[in-house]
Amino acid sequence: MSPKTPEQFQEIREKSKEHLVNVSMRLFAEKGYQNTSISMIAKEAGMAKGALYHYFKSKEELLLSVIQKGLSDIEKLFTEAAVKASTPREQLEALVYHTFESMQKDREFWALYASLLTQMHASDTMRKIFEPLVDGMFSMMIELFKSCNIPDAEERAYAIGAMMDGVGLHYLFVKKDYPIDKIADFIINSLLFPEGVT
Amino acid sequence: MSPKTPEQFQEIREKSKEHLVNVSMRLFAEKGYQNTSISMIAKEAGMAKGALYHYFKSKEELLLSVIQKGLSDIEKLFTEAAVKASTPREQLEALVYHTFESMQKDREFWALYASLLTQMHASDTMRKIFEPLVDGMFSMMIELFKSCNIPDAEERAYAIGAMMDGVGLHYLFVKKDYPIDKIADFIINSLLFPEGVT
Amino acid sequence: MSPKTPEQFQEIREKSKEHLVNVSMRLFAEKGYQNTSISMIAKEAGMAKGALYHYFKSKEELLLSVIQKGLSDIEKLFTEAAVKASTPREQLEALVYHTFESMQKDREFWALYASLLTQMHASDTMRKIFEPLVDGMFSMMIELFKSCNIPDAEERAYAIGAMMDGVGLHYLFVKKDYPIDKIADFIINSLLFPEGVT
Amino acid sequence: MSPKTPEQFQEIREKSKEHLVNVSMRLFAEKGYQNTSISMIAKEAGMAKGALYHYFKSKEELLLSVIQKGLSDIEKLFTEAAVKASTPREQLEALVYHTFESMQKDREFWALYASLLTQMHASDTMRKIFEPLVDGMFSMMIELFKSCNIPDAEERAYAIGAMMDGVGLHYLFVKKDYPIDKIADFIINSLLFPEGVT
DNA sequence: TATGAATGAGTCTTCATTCAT
DNA sequence: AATGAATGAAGACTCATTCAT
Repeated sequence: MSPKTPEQFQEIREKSKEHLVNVSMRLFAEKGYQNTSISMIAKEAGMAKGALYHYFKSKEELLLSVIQKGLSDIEKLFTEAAVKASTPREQLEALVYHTFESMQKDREFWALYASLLTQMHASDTMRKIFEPLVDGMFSMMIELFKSCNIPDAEERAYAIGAMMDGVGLHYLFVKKDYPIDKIADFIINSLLFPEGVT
Repeated sequence: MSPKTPEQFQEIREKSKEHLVNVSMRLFAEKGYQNTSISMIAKEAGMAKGALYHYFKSKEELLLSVIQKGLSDIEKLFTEAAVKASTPREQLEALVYHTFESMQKDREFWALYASLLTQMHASDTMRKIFEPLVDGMFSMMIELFKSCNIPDAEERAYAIGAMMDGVGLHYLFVKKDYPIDKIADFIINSLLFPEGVT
Repeated sequence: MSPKTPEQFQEIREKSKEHLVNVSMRLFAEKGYQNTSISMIAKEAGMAKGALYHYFKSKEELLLSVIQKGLSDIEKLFTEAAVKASTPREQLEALVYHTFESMQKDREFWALYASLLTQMHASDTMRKIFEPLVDGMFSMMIELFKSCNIPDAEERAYAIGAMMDGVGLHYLFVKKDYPIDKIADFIINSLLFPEGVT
Repeated sequence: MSPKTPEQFQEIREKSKEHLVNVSMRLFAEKGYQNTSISMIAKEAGMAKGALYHYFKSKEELLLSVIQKGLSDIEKLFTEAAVKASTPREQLEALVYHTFESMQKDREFWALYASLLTQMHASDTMRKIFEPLVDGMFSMMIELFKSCNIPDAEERAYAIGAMMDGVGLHYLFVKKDYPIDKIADFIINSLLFPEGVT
């Protein structure tokens, strides 16, 4: 009877957007961005195609929202982790540990991240998002290794960073029963720092 | 004018197929499989769309040929490398070394390999091709590490394998000026074997 | 708080309708009828899309109101002008003069009028509106020319009428710096009446 | 049995393009550019939507072809006419005469021309096509009037030019039984030149 | 075998209109 | 009366594949 208040509309919008982002994240990760059509998203989300465009101006903008949501989830994880760590060494260990943890928890986002990464050619938008992300990660690791007085800090950062993404690749895309926990432990205990360092 | 023998026909056919595979490999790698249309391939190869279907009965079959060609090239590289190496340690070093070498030489194939890998979900065909490939690589490395009496042979194989693919990911897709040679050296010299092992 | 009387409601309603008509006239003229969406009108008018449908039951009905408003404005202009003129000759001169004046003052309406005119085919509704308008104008001019004892009154009326609309076409759509005043003067002084007539 | 020669393909292309241009000209003129969908054109032309895109990259390119065809038809008419006229006066008369003739013969093109003109806002492409056309016509008429030693050559050219387009507007869009021949004669005999000029 | 014209389902996107609140 | 979320048909355009020649 009574008209909806702006707050109610706001809430509906929020919920619908979130729902769409979730559904899209799943579909994009499952089938790839290109292979997921707007029709599929709409059907899966239980709404008409047109409605989707009330919330996102285009398929690409929807993708950006999906990525942002994923990134902020990941970031949250790392900041929480960083708080607990005190020494640089602990911070590095936490970084690696939580990355592997996140790969299992946020499987979908990582799958999407990897699939977009390998398709960057097409779109500058993607590069603009991912390049600083990876650069930031590298810089952080380099600094931490330097703080630990590890020689070849830069090379080690790149190598360890590569290893993490490589594990993700194998875990997410190649072997369904990839022993990720075992490998994660091995990396942290045996490869992260040169032997003899404490 | 001169009537062609069946052998000549066969040879022409092979040449056309090879040409198409080469052109497609380049285009798939440059633009991605999805963003490469049959028209583009035909035009780039200098033949009509219809002719293409005399050689490959679908776009996907063409892709499979592209992958097979890439795989056999890579395999050739590794077998050649393996021949020269005598000890398991040398074989492992050669394996890693030649992988990185190949990433630079066969950039296109690796880019395609990665981009397809991250989209495997869609098609079982892809998984059937890539899973044995990666498994084979892992098995080989595990055996070699075992031959070297390295503890945690399995974990190490997985970790080093991941590192190689991770480096490829960063080199091919993230940083245009990735210092791949430096990182390759570092991995071979400092991470491939536990310190103190000879 | 204070309950509104039916009259007040009516007044508010009228105001809203008028506001919508004004906004729509501007948008239709600027962008064309087809390129103006209901959403744009609603946003520009500062109300919700739904509200618009309380006042006009379709986009076409809104267009009709826009046209009617324009026509009645134009008509007002002409009747005001006619009042002041005494002789038929003065009336004709006033008619032409005020038409050109109106093209500059009511630019938007004339642009819309012309753009709709050229698309009449589509909709009988448009023809029903414009045909009597133009016929009325022709009849009036014919009568006036006859009162002036001008030979070929009919042909002259058609020709002068055409000239006015043609000037409008060029002024509104073709040349940004069309010298409309100069041409208007020339028409009134040199072409409206055969030379030698007073 | 035998494959088609390039010439045959060329011929098919030419015929299909011409057919599409003709069908489109008719539909665009009848219903307006915006109200004519690609589907309608395809259906009317008896081919699938996709085929249309073999010949024209986009709907707009098709429109451009339609316009070009129309323009070249018109131009042909005028150059033929110009050949026969010797004095400037005869040239002006021929110009006006053939314009009205063309409006009846190439009705569709003129309807399209007018309807596009009034919708130019949207597209610079259109302005780029029409502005020089109209400017050229004005310049030519001005020169011709000057050659006849007519005072106010410029104003007269603009006024006569406007009259022609205005007659077209009324003939094509307003009155089904517009007496275009009578008006054309009247304009040529009574308005084109000031009385007393020979 | 070769050609490129043709098909038609599918893509993203827009928008007038309806409706629950 | 007012809101804006939702609908769904329609729009322009793409492309793997087929086919007559």
